[in-house]
Amino acid sequence: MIDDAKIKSFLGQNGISPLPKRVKIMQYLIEKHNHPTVDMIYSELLHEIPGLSKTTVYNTLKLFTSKRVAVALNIEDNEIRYDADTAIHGHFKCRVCDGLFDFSLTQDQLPDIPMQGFSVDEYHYYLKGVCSSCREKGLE
Amino acid sequence: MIDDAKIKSFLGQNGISPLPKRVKIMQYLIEKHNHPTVDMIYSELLHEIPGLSKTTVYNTLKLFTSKRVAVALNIEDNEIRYDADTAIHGHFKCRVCDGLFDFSLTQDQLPDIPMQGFSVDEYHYYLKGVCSSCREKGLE
DNA sequence: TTTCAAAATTGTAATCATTACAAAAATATG
DNA sequence: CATATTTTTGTAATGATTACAATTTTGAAA
Repeated sequence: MIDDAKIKSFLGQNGISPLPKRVKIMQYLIEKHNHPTVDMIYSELLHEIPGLSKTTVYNTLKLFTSKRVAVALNIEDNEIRYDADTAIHGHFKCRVCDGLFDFSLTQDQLPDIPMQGFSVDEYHYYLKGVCSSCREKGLE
Repeated sequence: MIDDAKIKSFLGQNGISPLPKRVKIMQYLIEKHNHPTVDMIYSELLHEIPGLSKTTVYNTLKLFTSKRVAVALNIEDNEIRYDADTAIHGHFKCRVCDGLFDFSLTQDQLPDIPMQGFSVDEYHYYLKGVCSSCREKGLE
């Protein structure tokens, strides 16, 4: 369990008023680090925050990504996943079990953009294939 | 203008019956190489193929990606873009003008996945930021 | 060429994630 | 405490994608 006060000050430092629901949502992202969809966050936090609205989850995540305390992952065709880990790292999507895995990656392992005058805010490195567990089971 | 016969044989070699609409859609992807959405393909080809249905465009692109003669790009939040260039290359999304740019990249510039037993089918390297043109105009 | 089964296409309706928006509630400030 | 500002809510709208049954086209056998 992560200290509430830490999350509050973290949000505050990033220009986000640390309202209770925002703190809970950030806490969920950090603790679960499961790349959840809006719906996952909403339905799981509903137990803890009665009366939570899905719109609030959408609003909060939009705020988080605009303030860069979370990153939106567009690796899926039909939904956005969110990650509170804003440091550079890679993602692997298994096309059999649909699992999404992190793997570590440093900035200097990634090629820089070979185009003059472009500025880069976000680096996304996504791999797709079959994870070891599914391969062992002979699913391919 | 690319030779129809070449596209037909290319599709055939990849297990796709080279029906007229499929040939046109593949031709569009190759010639325009503009990372179109389904809607762009549909509305532009409608002039050339009267009676074309949007469902056919969806079906065809699903077939193309499953046969790996095209790749789906999930760099946008709300829509899928398609690319007939299945060779490894990078994409840059400008968050000011929404432009999508290709840049070249070789397989060996990309770090391999450091996870034992995983097999990789697709490599996606997406950068987001501001393109040189928007930066020159002082939009940021 | 004709016939016919299989495959493809169409058009409409359904689905589902996301956004818009106005009203209500919570928060912060003096 | 009073009030202006921000946030949240709930519902309705939007828009991309999919489901599906009916129709059309294709391709191969006779």
